[in-house]
Amino acid sequence: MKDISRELGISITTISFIINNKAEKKVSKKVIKRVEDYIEKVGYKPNSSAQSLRTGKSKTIVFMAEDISDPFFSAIAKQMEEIAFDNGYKIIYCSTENKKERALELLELFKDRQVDAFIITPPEDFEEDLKKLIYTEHQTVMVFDRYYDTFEHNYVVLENFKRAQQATEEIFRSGKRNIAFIGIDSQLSPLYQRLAGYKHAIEELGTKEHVLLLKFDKIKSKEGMEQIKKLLDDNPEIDGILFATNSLAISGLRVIKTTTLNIPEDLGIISFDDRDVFELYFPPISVVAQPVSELANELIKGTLKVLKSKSKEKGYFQKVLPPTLIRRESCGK
Amino acid sequence: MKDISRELGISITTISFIINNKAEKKVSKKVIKRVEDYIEKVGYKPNSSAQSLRTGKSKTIVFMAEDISDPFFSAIAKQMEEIAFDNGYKIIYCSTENKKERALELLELFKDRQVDAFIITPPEDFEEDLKKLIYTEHQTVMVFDRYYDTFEHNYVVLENFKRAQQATEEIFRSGKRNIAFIGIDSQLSPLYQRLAGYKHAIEELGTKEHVLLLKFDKIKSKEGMEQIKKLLDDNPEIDGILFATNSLAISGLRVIKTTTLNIPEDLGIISFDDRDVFELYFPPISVVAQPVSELANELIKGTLKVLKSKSKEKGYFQKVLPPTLIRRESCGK
DNA sequence: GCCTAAAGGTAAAACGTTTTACTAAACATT
DNA sequence: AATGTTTAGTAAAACGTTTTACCTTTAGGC
Repeated sequence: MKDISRELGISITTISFIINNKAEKKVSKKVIKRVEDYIEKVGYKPNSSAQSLRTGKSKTIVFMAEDISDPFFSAIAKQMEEIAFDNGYKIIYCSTENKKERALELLELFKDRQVDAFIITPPEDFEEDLKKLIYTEHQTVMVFDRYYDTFEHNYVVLENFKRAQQATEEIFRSGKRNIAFIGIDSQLSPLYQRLAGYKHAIEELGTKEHVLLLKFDKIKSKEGMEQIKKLLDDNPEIDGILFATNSLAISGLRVIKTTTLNIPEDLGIISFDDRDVFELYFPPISVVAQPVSELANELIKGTLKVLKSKSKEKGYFQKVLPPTLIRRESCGK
Repeated sequence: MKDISRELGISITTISFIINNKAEKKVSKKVIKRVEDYIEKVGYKPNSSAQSLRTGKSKTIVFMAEDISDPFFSAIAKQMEEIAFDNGYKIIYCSTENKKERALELLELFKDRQVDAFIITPPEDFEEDLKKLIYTEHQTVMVFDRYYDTFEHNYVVLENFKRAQQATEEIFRSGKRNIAFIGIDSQLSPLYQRLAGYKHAIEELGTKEHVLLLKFDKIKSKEGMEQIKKLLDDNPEIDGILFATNSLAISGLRVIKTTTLNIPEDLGIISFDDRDVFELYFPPISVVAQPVSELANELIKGTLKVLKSKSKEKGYFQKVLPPTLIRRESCGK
C-alpha cells in the first residue's frame, strides 16, 4: 500500500478506503478508478496478517468434526469449503475422535488464532465446555449434529427420532417381528434419539426389543464385532436389525458375512447414513440417508449469517433437517 | 505482553525472548521462571496475527487435494493434520476437482495469506504453473501423487508402473487372457504410469490389449457407465479388468451388476485403492492398496523438514512408496 | 462578499509481536 | 586503575493494515 501511495501520490488512507469499499461519498470516482486500475495492474493483495491484527478478525472458520476421514464428514467439509471460500473465508478442519480431551486440546490450540467461528461436533460430555466457549469466551459457535436442551445455541441437526421410528416400522412391515437395534453407548443427541425412536416404534408395534450399544471406540474393532456376533448367536429369533450409524452397519455386515444368515430372508436390515458400499452390496442395503448437501449448506450459511449479524444479536440459528428413507432390497422389496 | 511487562516490571523484549526460547545466555533463570509462571497462571497466548505480520510466517500449510471428500484424500488429510498440529502447524484443505482454473483460483486466494507451504495434487496441465509457483514465487511446495521429470521438485508418489504390471499379471495367472484396462484420459503421472504398466505386462504376456480411458469428469456419470457397458458389450471376449482408480471400479461394479457376468468366473477384477466396499462386496474385490499411513507421514514430515532446512537448501525431498496387492476373491483364489 | 456545508482527502495512532542495536553493571585480567 | 568481557536487560523500529479525527477546497445560498 505504501508503494501504491508513493507511486500514485495518494494517501494510504484513501487507498485503504477504496479497497474496503468505504470510498463512497468520500473519494472521487476518478481517484477510485485510478487506484483500482493500478491495483489490478500490479496484482496487489492486502496482507491478511496485518488485517487480522488490526481488525481482530481472521476470516477463518474452524470445523471440528468427529472424524474428518469419515465419508459423511468429509463430504460435508468439502461442500462447506466452497461456499466459505466464495465468501472470503477459509476453513480449518480437525477431528476430535469423539474424545473430550482432544477437543479441549484443539480448542486451546486455536485460542491464539483469531478464529471467527467454530462449527463443532462436540464429543461426549462436552456440554459445560461448550457453554463456556459460547457464554464466557463469547465465541461464535455452530453446533452440528447434536443439540442440548439445557441452554440456547446455534445448531443444525437431523430429525432422528422420527426417522428411527419409521425405519423400525419399515422393517416390521416386511414381516419381521424381532427387530434389534445396534447403536452406540452415548449421550449425544442423535444417538439416543435414534434409540428412542426405535424403542417408541417397538412399543407401539407391541414386539420385543433387543438393544446392543457398543462403546464409541469399539465400533470398528474385533471386540465390537464379537459383541454383534454374540447378540445374533444368543438371540436366534432376531430377524431384523436397525443400525444407528454407517460404521456400525459395516461392522455388522462383516459379521453377517461370517454366518449363514441371508439378507433379507433371514435378516431385514436398515442402516443410517448412505454410502457407496450399501448401494453396491448384495443385496443393496436400505438406508436412512442424511441430506448432506442441505446440511453443509445450512451449516455454513448459518454460520456466515450469525457472523454478519453479530452485533444485533437476532437470536439463534436452529435448523432441523429431515433425512430420507431409501428403500433398497435389504428388508423386503 | 504489555500487561505482563507492566505487571512484572520486566521489558516486553525480555518476555518475548523467553517465549521464543531465546533467553539462554540472555536472561537470568530467576526472571525466566517468574515470567513463565506468570504466563502459565494467566494463560497468555501470543497473538498469531501479530507474529505472522512480524515474521512473515503463518504456521499454516495448505493441502490442495484433488477432492477432499474422496476417502483416499480425506484419510491422508486426517493423518497429516495430527502430525502438523503437534508441530504447531495448521492445515487448510481445499479441492481442485482436478480443474486447472480452480487450482489457480485457490492459489490466488492464498497469495495474501502468509502460507508457509503447499502440499498439492496438481490438476491436469499444471506443469508451468507449478514451476512458476516453485521457482519464481519461491514457495515451499510438496507435490503429492504425481511428479514431473522436466524439473526438480519435492514429491511423494507411488510406484505405479510396477504395480499395474503385477496386477495385470495376477489377473493373467488366474487364467484370463483378455484383460482390459479401464483408466482415465490423463497426462498425470500415476494415471499414465498405470496404463503403461498394464501395456507393458500385456506385451510381455503376448495377449491382446483393451483400453478404455474415461474423461476425468465422466467417471461417476451415466455417460461413463455407458462407455464401460459398451466396452463389455462390444468385446464379449473380455474376461478380466484392471481399474485404475477406486471410483472407476465402483462405476464398473455398478455396470457389471446390470449384466449377467459373474465375478470372478466370467470376469476377473482388480482395482487400485482399497475401500470398505471392495472388502464387503460379493465377491470381495482384490486391490492394489495405497499405503495411506506412510504416504501421509512422508508428506507432512517431508514438508516440515523442507520448511526447517529452508535456508540451507539441501536438495529435494523425493519419495516413492510401494503399494501392496491385496488378494481377495475377485480374480481367482 | 460572506458563511456554511459538503466533498475530497490525509496524518497519525493503533493492533501485538520480533529483533536490532544498544546500555549498565559486574566481574576478570593485566 | 584501566581495560576488556560477560551477563542481564531494554528502547525503539518495524511488519502492513484500519480508523479516527482532522484539514482544505469548492460550491451554493443569501
